[in-house]
This record gives sequence, C-alpha cells and structure tokens, in this order.
Amino acid sequence: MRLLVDRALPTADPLTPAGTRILAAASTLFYEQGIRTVGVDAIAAAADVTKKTLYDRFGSKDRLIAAYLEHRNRVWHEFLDEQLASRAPATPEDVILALFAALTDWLAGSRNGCGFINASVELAAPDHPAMPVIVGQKQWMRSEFEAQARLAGLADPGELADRLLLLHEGALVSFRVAAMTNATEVAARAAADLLATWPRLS
Amino acid sequence: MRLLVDRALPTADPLTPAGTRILAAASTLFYEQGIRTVGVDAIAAAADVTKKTLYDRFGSKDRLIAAYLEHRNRVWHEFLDEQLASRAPATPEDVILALFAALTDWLAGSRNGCGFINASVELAAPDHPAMPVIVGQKQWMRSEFEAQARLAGLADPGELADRLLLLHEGALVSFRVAAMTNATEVAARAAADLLATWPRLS
DNA sequence: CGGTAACCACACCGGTCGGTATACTGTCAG
DNA sequence: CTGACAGTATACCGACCGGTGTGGTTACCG
Repeated sequence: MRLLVDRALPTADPLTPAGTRILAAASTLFYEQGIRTVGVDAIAAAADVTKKTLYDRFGSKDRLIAAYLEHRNRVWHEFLDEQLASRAPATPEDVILALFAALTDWLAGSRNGCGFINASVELAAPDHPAMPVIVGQKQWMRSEFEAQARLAGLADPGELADRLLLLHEGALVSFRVAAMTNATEVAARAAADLLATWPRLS
Repeated sequence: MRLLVDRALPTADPLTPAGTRILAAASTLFYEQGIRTVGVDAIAAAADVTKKTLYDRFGSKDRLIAAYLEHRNRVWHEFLDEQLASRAPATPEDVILALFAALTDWLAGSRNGCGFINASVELAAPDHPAMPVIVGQKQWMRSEFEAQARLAGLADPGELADRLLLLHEGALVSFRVAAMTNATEVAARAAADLLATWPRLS
C-alpha cells in the first residue's frame, strides 16, 4: 500500500552552495523561533553568508519564507515516504493509521507544533506568496485521507476525511498550544476507533 | 444543566473611559490583524487616545496583550453562558454538544479562527505574561468536557475529554488554516457520534 | 482651596528591520 | 582571454517600532 494523491511538488530548482546553507539556516530558525522574530541578518549570519548573497538568491524575505515552506513540504513528504516504507501498511485503513502514527515521530524533539499552521498565523495576509503552499499542504492531507477511505470501501469518504483532518490538526495544535504532550497518541487512538466503527459500503 | 468547572476569572479591574476604549480597540485590531502587525500607535489612534495615556493605563504592549486575552476570555465565557441559557441542554451530553454548536456561532463573521491559538503562535516566548491565559483557556475547555463526561457516567472521562478537545481545536484551526468553512459543523457531528458510541460505566 | 487622577498635544529616543549600493575576489566555461 | 557568475566585505538607507519626557487642561473630591 502506498500514498495515492499526487504531491505535485514543484521540483526544487537547484541551489548554489550558499543558497543551500541559507535555506537550511532559515528553515531551522523560522521553525524554532518564528518567522517574524527572525530577521534576515540573523539568517545570513547563521548561514555564514552576506546579506547581499541572500538577496541575490532569494530576492526578498517573503520569497525566502515561501521557499522555506516549500522545502518543509518536501521534507514532510519524504518523511512520510520513509514512514510508509518502514511500517508497510497492508490495507488503506492501515495507511491512514500509519499517517497518524507518523505524527508522533514527526513531532519528536520539537515543541513548536506544525510549521505550516504557525506560518499561516504569523503571515496573516491572505495574499502572501506562501499561503498557497500552506493551504495546499492541508488539503493534500485531506484528499489523501479521502482517497484511502474510498479505496477501502468506506461510506461517505468526504465526511470521514474531514473528521480525520480535524483530529490531525487538533493534535498538532493541542500539542503546542494546550501543552498536551500526548496529543498525537490520542489522535491515533481516536482515528483507529473512528475507522473501526465507520460504516462500509454494502 | 450548566457549566461545572470554575472559571476563576480574575474580575476585571475597573477601567477608565479611555482605558476601556484602548482595550476595545486593541481587542479588535489584535484579533483582526494579528498582535505583531498592530503597533501601539495604531491602537492609540483607533482608541482616539494619546500613546501617553495608553502607557499610563497598561504599562507596556505585553501587558496590553495580556489584558486583551483576559478580556477575550471573559467575553468567551459570557458567550458560552448565553448559549447554554438559550439552548437549555437537558443532559451533560447535551451540554457538551451545545459547546460544539456554540463554536459555529462564535466563528460566524470572522475568518481568523481562535484568538488564543493565534496569540500562542505569535508570542512564541513561553514565558510571556499572556501565556498562562492561553493555556488556561484550553485546559478549562478540557476539564469542562471531563467534568460533564464524568457526570454523564461515561467511561474514562479523561480520554474522552482529550478526544473532544482535539476535535474542538481541530475545528478552530482547520477553519482558519485549511480554509474549511464547515469545520465547526463537522466537529459537532463527530462529537455527537463520539458521545453516542462511547461506553458507559455499568 | 488644594490636591490628584485622567486626560491631551507633541516632540523625541535608541534600536531594529527589510533592503540597497559599491567595490572587490575567485572560478570556470566558451 | 574574457565574460558571467557566485561570492565576500562593509557601509548605508528610510521606515517603523516600543517607549519616554514635558507641559498643560479639565474635573471631581475632601
């Protein structure tokens, strides 16, 4: 069993060595400390690069932010591919449960929750160039849930996908905001029960 | 039926007329545009007040932020009281469902989701004076769910409360981040099904 | 009458932020 | 040989930000 919905990730255009360091530094700093808190000077310093180089490569902070989220999205999907490969789910239901199990590993060692949710709140402006990446990431999760549910022959896959997404996002945000350290385990149990009791197409 | 868990809201210390206007302006601006985006000058101008007055009343922007969240928490609880009064739930289960139904009304007309989640992300620093208010609000929700579940004679009220909180927070965040306009209705249906199938103490 | 609290107007501060300008160095392909 | 490209170093900019200081005006209250 594998993921069904096309990720349609624009293949990362090749970066210069300095560009790679900048993106790496921006990724950790933006996630650890927040997008607004981290200035371009701090990123340039952490990447051991001049601000000039940073602007030559990325043009503006906003575009660097967008690059950061696209990069994080790629890392997220690579992570899911590894998780799916090692857990080797046998049924579509197990794929869904593996996605929830993966969440625990994904958040291990971090305390800031979901970088996409955080970015959405920090950027606020709906027309920010990074917004499509954020909404896209969430909607990919939903459509993957729906595709697996449909493949499993479960009734009303749309409604089920909506509910799974709520559990998924709820875990991410409760982990961070409500200081609920076991949020991902609770979500995994809730998802398992939901799938077990959900009606099937006759 | 009524809410069970003490709100323990520090009674709002009386404000001067200008202080009231400042808090009102800060509340709408902070929620609509974000805490970091809105400067003290903008708040003072919106409240038709000098910056001097703002600092005489609230001391610093951070303390104004804390006051904003405490105020929003009071408004939230007053809103819940009204909702409970008008929906007049007959059982503890109905109280829980009324809390979910209330969410739809609470988010009506806004597109920024939960002010507490947003503030938690924007402030980031764990030692910010406003953090206890944020975590407290989420934990109050959880303990209210748990108290109602216990009163209803439902098994494992702690686990049930955790799952209800995930749905609750998931709805708030999916509404904003995933552009899921019907998130609160989905959460309400999920909560209803969850309560209907949850085991009871024998 | 005198004091005090609540305001106004306005000017000012140091710091930080995103972003730009100038000038120079190394490397590599046509 | 010669551009083009990637990079360094450093200085600078205007705008905005949170916050302070001075000085003056009401109005109420003991």
